[in-house]
Amino acid sequence: MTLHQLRCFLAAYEEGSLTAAADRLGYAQPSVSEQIRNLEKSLGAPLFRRVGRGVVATTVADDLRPHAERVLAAVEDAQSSVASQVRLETGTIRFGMFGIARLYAGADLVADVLRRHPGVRVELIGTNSTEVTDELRRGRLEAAMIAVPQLESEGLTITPVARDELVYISNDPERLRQPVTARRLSEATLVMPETTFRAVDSVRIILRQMLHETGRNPQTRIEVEDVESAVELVGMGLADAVITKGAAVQLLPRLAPDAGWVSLRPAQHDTLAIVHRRDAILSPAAQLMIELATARIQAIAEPIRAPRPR
Amino acid sequence: MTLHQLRCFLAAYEEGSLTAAADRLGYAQPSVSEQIRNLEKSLGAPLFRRVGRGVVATTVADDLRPHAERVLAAVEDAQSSVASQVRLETGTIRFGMFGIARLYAGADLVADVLRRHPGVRVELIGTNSTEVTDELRRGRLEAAMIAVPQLESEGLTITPVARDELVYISNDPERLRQPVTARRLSEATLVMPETTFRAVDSVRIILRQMLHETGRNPQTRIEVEDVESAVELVGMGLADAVITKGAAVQLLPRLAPDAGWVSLRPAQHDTLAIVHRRDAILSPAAQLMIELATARIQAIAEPIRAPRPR
DNA sequence: CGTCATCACAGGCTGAGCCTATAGGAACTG
DNA sequence: CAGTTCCTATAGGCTCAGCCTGTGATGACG
Repeated sequence: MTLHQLRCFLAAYEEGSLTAAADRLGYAQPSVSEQIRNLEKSLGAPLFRRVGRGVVATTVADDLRPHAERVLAAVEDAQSSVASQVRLETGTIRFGMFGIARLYAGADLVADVLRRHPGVRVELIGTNSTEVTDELRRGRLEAAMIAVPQLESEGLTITPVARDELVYISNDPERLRQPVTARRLSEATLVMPETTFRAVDSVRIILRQMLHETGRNPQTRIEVEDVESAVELVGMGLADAVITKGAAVQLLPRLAPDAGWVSLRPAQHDTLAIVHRRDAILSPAAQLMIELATARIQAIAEPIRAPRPR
Repeated sequence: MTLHQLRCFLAAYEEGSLTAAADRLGYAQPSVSEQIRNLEKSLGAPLFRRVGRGVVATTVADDLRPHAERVLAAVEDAQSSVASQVRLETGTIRFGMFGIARLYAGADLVADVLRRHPGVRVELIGTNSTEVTDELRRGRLEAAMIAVPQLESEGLTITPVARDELVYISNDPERLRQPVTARRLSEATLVMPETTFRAVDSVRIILRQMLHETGRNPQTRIEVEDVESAVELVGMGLADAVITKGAAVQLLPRLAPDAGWVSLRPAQHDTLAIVHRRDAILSPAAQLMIELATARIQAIAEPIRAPRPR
């Protein structure tokens, strides 16, 4: 049984004539005749009696008709459902966004998407950058925006879109007088977020590279998971921290009103990039998310103009 | 979009691998690959991301899946529905049966069918023999059992299965002393049924032929539609009638207890026959009805053994 | 870094599906 | 009742979808 046979069957049933059915469907009469014959053969029962002028449905055909209509309706449903997803009217848009990027643009990005495509579901995936790159590599995620320490990763294409300065935050104005050097940093009492992923956290990687020149390893007094907790602890004067400037601007007034920030010396930057599988053909949904996320991020952090893609 | 593509899609979706899907479906891997590719092309959206080892469903695929399952389930439904009709478990059996034949065997025949095939619907079609032959010719009826005056009819195959004597019934014992001749018949006061179809009613055609030899036309005093009314009128002594012996045996005790019957001279017989379109391949349902109806009729009327079909 | 698993691609074969042309039967018509 | 019309079935031929096998590319894994 094929969809084509069912379509021919319904046309013949409604027209009461194979010739008329063929006309309606845009085929030659023998073609429809053959389809009906094959359908009858596969069902093992005649569907029409051939009576000189036209055909007459058997009771089997009477019974088959609603089933055939249901099948074809289900096919229509399937097609229109997919079509509406292709037009981004319905369906799910899944996008990876981790840590600082989500902090900057997460909620606003979702709002942007929903405003432009009211029918869609949005999933913003990612608890940390390794998870995100993993999901990308496994194919569960199509694209993501994350903070990346390096611009090379096996099998992935990384397109930097913005960078954000790393700043030293403290509750003690004394320590904010002038930019913090590697030496001073290595002597500071620090609280750092992302403890579980400390090995791959981009801010820590950058700090490790910076301190490497002084021959020291970065030491942290306190380890927490989320940036918010770290900022709160800074506000309580228990430690200082290094976070991105965007996060500082956003979180300090609320969580540590007495604290301030100062640049590092030399200035360090965290890079926010779009990441996807190498040579992937991106879906309209992914392209939309990339476009909107880039716009949002570049409104907050310092844009990096994309080099012309090769 | 084809059913085949949907089957391949579902297998690939569930297996997470085109190779495994191909194994499950019994195809080579490139065949399934091609089906998926064609489906993606016709939908205008990728369904899977190819990620080295296996494939991963996109959100479009997630959404397509329930639709695909619904389509295939509807197809299964259609097939099993038709199958159950072919096995005479469900569906409608339509059979033509007119006048005297229905009077003899109608209810019992339906009971027979329902006993053997509890799930089916039964339609016993036919108010008169012309209607029945018309429906046969137009193809709306597949087969019928009717009383036929002649054994030839354009485009139809007529197989006699039983004959029934025509008897003269009367409330007056005097008129039942000896067989009724054409002459006496032509002088009788008659009530006859089937008035609307008097021109094609088989009993009347037989009587016309019988009277033709005497040079007379049959005259009826009273015209009614149904045999029961005619018998009742005979019971009231208002007229005599000619009906089949089977009808007389069945109806006289109930509707005209004082009346009796006597043969015609020469004896006349009405023929009950199975009729269907010439060269028709009969469905199992029609064959069943023919078999059961024949058995019922032959239990009541005098069987005519079928000549060996050529 | 070699091996294995998986997918894509190429080439070739078969048959489904489409067409046109034609024959045959049923129904309508003058 | 013969001619016309309408419809279906059949035959023959063409094209392409769909299947296969074989092979190459690529990512995963030990």
